[in-house]
Amino acid sequence: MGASKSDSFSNEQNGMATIFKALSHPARIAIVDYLLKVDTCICGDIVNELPLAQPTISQHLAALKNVSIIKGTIEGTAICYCINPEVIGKIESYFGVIRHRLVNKCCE
Amino acid sequence: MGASKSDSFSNEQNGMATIFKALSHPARIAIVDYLLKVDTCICGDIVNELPLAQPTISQHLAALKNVSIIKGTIEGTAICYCINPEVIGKIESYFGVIRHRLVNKCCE
DNA sequence: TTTATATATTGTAATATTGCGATATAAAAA
DNA sequence: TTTTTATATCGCAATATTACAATATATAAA
Repeated sequence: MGASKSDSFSNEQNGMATIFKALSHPARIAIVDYLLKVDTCICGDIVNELPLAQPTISQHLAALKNVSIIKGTIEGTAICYCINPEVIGKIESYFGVIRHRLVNKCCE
Repeated sequence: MGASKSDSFSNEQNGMATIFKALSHPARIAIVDYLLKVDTCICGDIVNELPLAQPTISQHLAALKNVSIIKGTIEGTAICYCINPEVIGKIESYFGVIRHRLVNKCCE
């Protein structure tokens, strides 16, 4: 075997796992960091910022875009990527639920 | 190649990616869900709850324990696992920072 | 149209993850 | 001590991810 048995889990469980998988690589965290750092919406100069080849960056951007953590708009020959606040809110509320349920119930 | 170039990224970026990697599998999300659902600290009956073999569950628990999302205390022959609120707080604050920086600055 | 610029896709090699049977470990019960 | 119970580790096969050179695509500039 080796394939993840995603059929055995709920849509929500698979969905959250997929979002976290998109954030499970330091290059993709670095991309999110960079998108937050630059004040305007940035384009493909992430390639100049990270020590990875252009096709690799493109793949990582696609991974983030596939789960809507970022969104891109075409701007001439370039593509302007930015963070999508909706998905950030979704992740925050996931942890909010965890936090809420944890009150007064963790073993010591 | 194929190995992740983690040397090229900061400790914090690698650290966050590692935490998210631990949450990037539906079985591990299901384990977190289950730990939240049961009122008391649970032990190895996660094996009866999920459609995976005991060694597989053990691996997933180790993955969560390695990044301190859960912690386990020995209880006779069993091990009592529970969620570690500290790491949950760390993840929440990561997204809090993102949320804060996103205010008034996303492209349309 | 031709050329430059920006990004995506394809193909492939290296590495990592997943799942589980078999087995090891270690404490409790008999 | 022997047996049972609970969990971890090993070893392997199947699959997924990562990285990049080469190439394709598509818009802008000349």
